[in-house]
Amino acid sequence: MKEKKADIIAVAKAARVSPSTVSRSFNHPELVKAATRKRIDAAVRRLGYIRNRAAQTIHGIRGGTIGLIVPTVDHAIFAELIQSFSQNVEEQGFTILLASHGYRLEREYAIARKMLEHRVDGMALIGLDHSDDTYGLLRQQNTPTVLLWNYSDEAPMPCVGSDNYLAGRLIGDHVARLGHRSIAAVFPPTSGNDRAFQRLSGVEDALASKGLKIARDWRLETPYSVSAAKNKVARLISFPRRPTAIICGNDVLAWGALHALKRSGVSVPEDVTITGIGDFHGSKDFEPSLTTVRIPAHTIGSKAAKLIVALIIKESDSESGELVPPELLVRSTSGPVR
Amino acid sequence: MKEKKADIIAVAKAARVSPSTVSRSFNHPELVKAATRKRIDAAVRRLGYIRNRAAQTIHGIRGGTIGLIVPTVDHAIFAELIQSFSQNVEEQGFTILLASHGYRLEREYAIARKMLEHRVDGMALIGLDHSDDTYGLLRQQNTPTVLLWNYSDEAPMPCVGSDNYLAGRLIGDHVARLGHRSIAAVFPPTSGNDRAFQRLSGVEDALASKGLKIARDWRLETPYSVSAAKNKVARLISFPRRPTAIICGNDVLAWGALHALKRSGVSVPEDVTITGIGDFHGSKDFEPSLTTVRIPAHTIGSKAAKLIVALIIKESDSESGELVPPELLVRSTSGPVR
DNA sequence: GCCAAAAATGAAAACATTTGCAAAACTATT
DNA sequence: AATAGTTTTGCAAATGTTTTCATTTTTGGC
Repeated sequence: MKEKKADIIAVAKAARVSPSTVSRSFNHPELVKAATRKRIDAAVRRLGYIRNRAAQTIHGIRGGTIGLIVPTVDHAIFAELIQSFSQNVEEQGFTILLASHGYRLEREYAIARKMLEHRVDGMALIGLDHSDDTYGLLRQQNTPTVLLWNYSDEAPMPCVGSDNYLAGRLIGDHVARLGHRSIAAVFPPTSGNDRAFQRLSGVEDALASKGLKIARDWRLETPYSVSAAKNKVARLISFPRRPTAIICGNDVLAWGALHALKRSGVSVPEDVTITGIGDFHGSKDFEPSLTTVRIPAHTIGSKAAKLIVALIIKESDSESGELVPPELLVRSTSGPVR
Repeated sequence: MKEKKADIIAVAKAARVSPSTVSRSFNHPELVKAATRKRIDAAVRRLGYIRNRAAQTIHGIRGGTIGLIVPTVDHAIFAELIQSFSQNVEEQGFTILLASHGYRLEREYAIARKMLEHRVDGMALIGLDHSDDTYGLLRQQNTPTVLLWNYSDEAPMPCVGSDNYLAGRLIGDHVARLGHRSIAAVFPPTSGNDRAFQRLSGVEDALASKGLKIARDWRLETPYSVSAAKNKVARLISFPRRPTAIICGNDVLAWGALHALKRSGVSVPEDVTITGIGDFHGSKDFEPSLTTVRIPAHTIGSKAAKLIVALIIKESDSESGELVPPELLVRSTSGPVR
């Protein structure tokens, strides 16, 4: 292991050509004679040479990486989004530099900086809510950036996502229309999470327009986890006065609610209506199958990937993102009030 | 946006020192006078200068990235693992370069190569099953590498994971002990997936040692999805002759099975026993709560992170990995045969 | 105020590449 | 066999840093 790694000069020597020719043979193969190329390839193989992207990057050549910063990887929905985004981006020859900030926006700034040190060709962030520092940094370095997951016309950078407010409205409307008047809500904390905040606003506005309101102690806040939601909902329905509908901020929370209800022998949707948001893998096949709003992570991921790559390669005009509309899916966990 | 980005020379000029001093002020701050440092920092801020890691890497300085290649991000269990691994690695100042190969091992090789071009400081792969090319490449470049998720004494590289064969045995044993003799299995395809293969072997061996065997047409193979498993199991139990136990290759498949059973009005565990493997988020809180084998993704991720970083920084002896034992969790979906 | 030692700084070489330009080697044409 | 193109190659400069070594500046003791 002592013989240091082969560099382009070693390859050149071995193939009896100059380093320039070796370099060309990689980057503009059409400019070098086939025979020479063959000789070089052989040398490369023999020495186990691997190109050094860092040394290319220095010449202003794109490194082929895109930074992706998420709050966490470990949520069904982000996992799906990351998968789709990274896969599409890989198909276009880029690789993802991934980091998570755990819903701490200052961390996000630090991570973004670090990714810029790596000279990523572009950046992708989740949601529209970011610190001014982060926005400033990205703009000042004018790094192509796309905002994932949430869409707004007024977003300060191109974004690809759904309208989370509308998603909330769709669900709120649906529940109200079914005649429910005693409605509870189970949502994740909304601070630093524009998606959750907007969904909740949407729900509230939809209800308000029908003269409805969620009682203060029926506004449950829980972390993103089946177990937390299950506990909160179990507690909620242990009181004599019960809501007839529980609107959940996302499908995972809805699953938790469903389990809690099953455990207590409350039937869905006869006794209580449950709704989610997201349409995660598994929601359709849940028994009973979950009424929710589809926010197509897959589509968002692939459109975003296309957009960021477009921004990178023809660093042209800031195309303005794309709205992927949410869609109400009425399934079996929602029904008219008794 | 025309003024090109600031480099270290620009900063040096602005701070009226030499580039060397600026460099030192970043890398060995104790060697430069506090006043000078202050001046430099001011210039950095004023010019919006961001260091260029690529230019450092060229000097053999570590870039601070670790390549992680997974089959897919979009499985509950990998998401959990990735989250834990990346978080721990970040805490130690590294960033993850992530890519997925979709269970195609040739893709894995190509990706590994590309990551090496980026001069990652270390690599992490899922499972023990990789192409000879991949192993050869990593060894030849002697890149610190750790294998995640599965553990074996004979692994060709340090690995941190659980014993998937043992996990299978634990479950097989448990089911056999409950007196079941008509047993079905629902597993993902085992080709290119050593984890699944070993689990299944473990199950089969455990049953064989009790003189039991899974009938050919009760060996269901399904992709990793609630919906696929649900369909297969629904079909399975539509026949008059039914198994009394269904052993699933992972928790997601078990959820699918559970939903199928619920839908058909078959009670668990009275009529049929269901087991999973993995203990994913949500399995404990499922109703009925799922009997499974815990494979602690979180622990694995953090131990692996520590190991790879150790290998990188004191590129010393190949510490030999770590076995995180699987643990049988008997919950409410398994019971004695009627 | 002087001197030696210590601290701070700068000049230049090094790192692994790419690229513009010029030279060399071929091809075809006569 | 000479000429004019054309294709292929090499030279040398450039890229943004770090680092070694030498030089300059500062400090403390007298």
